[in-house]
Amino acid sequence: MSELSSSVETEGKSGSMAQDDIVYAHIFDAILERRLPPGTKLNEEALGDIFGVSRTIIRRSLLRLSHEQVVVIRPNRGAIVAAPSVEEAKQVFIARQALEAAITELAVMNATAKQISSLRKLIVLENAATNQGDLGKAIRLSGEFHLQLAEMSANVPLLNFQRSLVSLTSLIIAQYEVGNSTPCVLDEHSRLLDAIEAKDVVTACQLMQEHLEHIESKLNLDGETVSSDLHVVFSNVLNKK
Amino acid sequence: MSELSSSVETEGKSGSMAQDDIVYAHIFDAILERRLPPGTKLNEEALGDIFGVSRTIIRRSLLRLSHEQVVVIRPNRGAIVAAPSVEEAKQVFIARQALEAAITELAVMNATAKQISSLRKLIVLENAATNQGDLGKAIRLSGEFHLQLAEMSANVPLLNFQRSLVSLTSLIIAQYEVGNSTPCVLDEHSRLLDAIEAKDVVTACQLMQEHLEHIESKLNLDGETVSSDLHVVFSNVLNKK
DNA sequence: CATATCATGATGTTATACAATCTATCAGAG
DNA sequence: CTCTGATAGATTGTATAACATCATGATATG
Repeated sequence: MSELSSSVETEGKSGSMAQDDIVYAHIFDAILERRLPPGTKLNEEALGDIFGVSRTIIRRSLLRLSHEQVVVIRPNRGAIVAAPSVEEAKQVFIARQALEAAITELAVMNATAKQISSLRKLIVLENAATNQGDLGKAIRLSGEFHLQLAEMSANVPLLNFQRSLVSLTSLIIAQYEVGNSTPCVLDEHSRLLDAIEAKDVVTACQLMQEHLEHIESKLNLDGETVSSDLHVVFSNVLNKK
Repeated sequence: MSELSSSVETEGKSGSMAQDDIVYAHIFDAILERRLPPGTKLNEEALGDIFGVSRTIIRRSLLRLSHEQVVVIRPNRGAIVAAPSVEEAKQVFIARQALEAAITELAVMNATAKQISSLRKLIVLENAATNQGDLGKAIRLSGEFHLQLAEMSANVPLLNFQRSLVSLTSLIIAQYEVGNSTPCVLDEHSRLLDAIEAKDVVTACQLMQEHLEHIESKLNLDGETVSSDLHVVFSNVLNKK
């Protein structure tokens, strides 16, 4: 229920995680898991009460999220969860195709056995979440798969960029998914990992490209808004000044 | 003398530029022009006095700069201008190779005549700065060339990422340039632009790749530090905890 | 000369105050 | 009854003060 998501590290790694990062991670995860849908207003004082910190900390977290494009800060009107327009969504997918290609290539070169085994476990969890019907969790875990892939590239700038793009993709899926078609991605992750482990660059890159195309093809990015969600219908308005 | 750099827009575009952005842009430009060399301590109160704003604003600006990796905030020890290590420098160049390839391809597809003409003017300015011996300005203008190229890609995420990488590259050049060899880049920008205008994707991408390799080849990223600058000598220490 | 202690200064965070701006409610005009 | 405009309340943006925490450098001590 109130289980801490894996991104909100359980006192992880080198110990000190500032309040900043805790608040940031909680909001970030909530967005990725779609507990905070696109367009949701993020009230500073309310968040401050929830996390037991002052507006200062909340503002810092929102600022960081806005730098990652996950949140939009509208002057004098507060922060809302980003609601990418169709145009922005397409740009994100273009950027991801380019980025993931580079990441895949580097991952093939640098992946350690430990990292690959960690990813295998992640796929199992992802599988479980999907079969369990927890779509939000599945989306987040899928995002984490791509993030850990980026970590294997051993390239900090690429990892940072991937973080932003992955979270944006989650938002885009939340907005533009058609129906509740969720399966089949699992096998793709698995086969991709096989190719990386086999150091087969060409196959890995090709699988990655198909994987991303597959995700995009399941979205309705062709204009006609079928959703009954007002956030989706007017997402273009929300993002403009 | 106190000429406002072009990034610190002269009341540009849609009017409202918050104090935030002004302070941010001034520091950003100062770093790119190497008036603030790598390792420089950025005292909050001093900056507040200089810009006539409170610590609040300064902190926000520093935070944004740190998100772009241009500034490093060390807990309880304040912010300093980033001093990328050799390893980080190499990662930046790898990331740039991947990113610029994608940008170049998109730029060829989307470039307008207006944008190309704007870039031609920029090259002239860059040329002038170099001939005039203003290396800092030349570096900044060169960075802006690559930023405007990213704008031609018509892809917001790629542009944001490029901004971070370009500024990091400026820092890296400041740290690792060998001698004062500055020429010859100019012609490369010009020829690259020609290829883009001619819609010759293959040539454009190839020129871009060579251009980046050329820049990197002029740096001393192979271990032996020859510089007499302490910031360079101990840059590895500065970046660690 | 090396180590320990302490004073100083800077940062991290909170709380408060207030101006500027947005939002929502409500009254009156048509 | 609906629409328009005004007003009150709420939220954000910024500044400032205060204080705990930590780092740095100076001093004293062995």
